[in-house]
Amino acid sequence: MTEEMKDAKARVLLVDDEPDILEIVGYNLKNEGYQVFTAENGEEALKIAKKKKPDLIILDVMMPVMDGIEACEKMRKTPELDGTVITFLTARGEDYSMIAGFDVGADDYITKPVKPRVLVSKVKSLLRRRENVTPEASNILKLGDLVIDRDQYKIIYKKEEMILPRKEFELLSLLTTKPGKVFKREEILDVVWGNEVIVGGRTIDVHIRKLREKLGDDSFKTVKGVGYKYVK
Amino acid sequence: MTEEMKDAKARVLLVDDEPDILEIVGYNLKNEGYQVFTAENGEEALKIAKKKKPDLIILDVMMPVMDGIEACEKMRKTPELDGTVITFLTARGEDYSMIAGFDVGADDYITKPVKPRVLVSKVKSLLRRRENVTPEASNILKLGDLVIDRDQYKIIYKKEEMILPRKEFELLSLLTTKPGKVFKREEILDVVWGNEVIVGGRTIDVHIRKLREKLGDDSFKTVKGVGYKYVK
DNA sequence: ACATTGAGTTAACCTAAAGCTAACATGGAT
DNA sequence: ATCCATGTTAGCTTTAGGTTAACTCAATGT
Repeated sequence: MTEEMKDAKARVLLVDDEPDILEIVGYNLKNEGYQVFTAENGEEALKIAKKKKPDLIILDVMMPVMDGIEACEKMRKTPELDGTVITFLTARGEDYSMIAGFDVGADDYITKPVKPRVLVSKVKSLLRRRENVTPEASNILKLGDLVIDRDQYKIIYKKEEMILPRKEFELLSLLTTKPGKVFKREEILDVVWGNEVIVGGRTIDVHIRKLREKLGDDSFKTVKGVGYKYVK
Repeated sequence: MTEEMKDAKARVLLVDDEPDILEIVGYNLKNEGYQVFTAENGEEALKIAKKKKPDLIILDVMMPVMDGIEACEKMRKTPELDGTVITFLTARGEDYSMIAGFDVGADDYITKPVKPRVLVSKVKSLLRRRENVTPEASNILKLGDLVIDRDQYKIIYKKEEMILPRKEFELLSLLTTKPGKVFKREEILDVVWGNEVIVGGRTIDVHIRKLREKLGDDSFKTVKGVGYKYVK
């Protein structure tokens, strides 16, 4: 059911530690037809955000466990939340938190106390902005007999549709962004695994091997001492 | 900037047997500044395409006289339409026609019913992609009949592509940064091997020899007691 | 001319990097 | 909890690349 409805209306994640705020703001947003999720602190928010991938996140600044600033910072580093609009909820006069907010990548801020009508129109305008910024670009890449559909996380290879495990897909995805270019191991780790994660030295190889198994040996060339590249 | 200009000039051929579709999609594209041509079947499309050489062709799959698949296949075999982007229009859920589409060389597909905004942004992105293909972001150095591609870690010498082992490549890379300049042995060791590593006195020579073997003796001049230089 | 010195050449040797495989770990679904 | 798919690791093998040593050759200076 939700599946069917999902692109009908935007998804909004509302984060505040005061139940009253969640109640009243949530009510207003639902009234406008938005699909509303709520969280009571930054940590929870982050978890729900990753899961629900909302279009807009309204973040209170002052919260226990993890405050809005920190949460926002983390969200901005989360690839899945790439196009997501984030706005802060801040008490009037808390100028410093507004500045800190923009600093960590927020798109806007809303001052408390919130007037419902102001809130709703702000939300509308923010979501409109998102649409202009993120024109649904085609995420399909065609390379000979390989088609990579980044939206659907699937590929078509020699007329056969198949889905790859996440890491394999991301690795392939990276290599094919610039066919021919040699990606250094370091580069690959950065993009596919992220800066913080440390994995063993043979991990990339194993995934390359799996890709070779599935997509043909000769598409993936090793450049010893440097890295790998996708060709043809 | 140039993007605007090129987009404004882009030519789009729209092919569908339903006049309504031609009407509404055409309207939206014209609104965006595209120059729009239309055809009502594959045969007509092919004729117009050859004549007008559009940058983008939007092809309905199901059409009388000649369907989109067949038309696309023919277009791909037409040299004049070499850089042309082709996208299919297909009813949602017709996955098979999508695969067939890629099979005959389509670049993307758009599902019906089409939302104008989606359509327009997709068109933009497709045309953008086309432009991005042309100006290859290059780390490429050309020196007479030698081309050094630092991205791909490969060289082209006398029209022949070859990959060099890492040290050789880096040595060559260094020498060619300043053709004619004599690099002292010490300098070479610093750059190619790094400050800490200590290697024997004949190591550089050996690599120079290998380069001479592969790229011709006379490109690498020895300056006795000093070092080496690359000359065209 | 001969000695001296730096460079060229070759092949043997060494080593770091990648290939491979199987085992183990993890996390999501049922 | 159990299962399955994905992801990571460890450890071994293989290979390509890199270095060295020993010898030869060429140039230079006395």
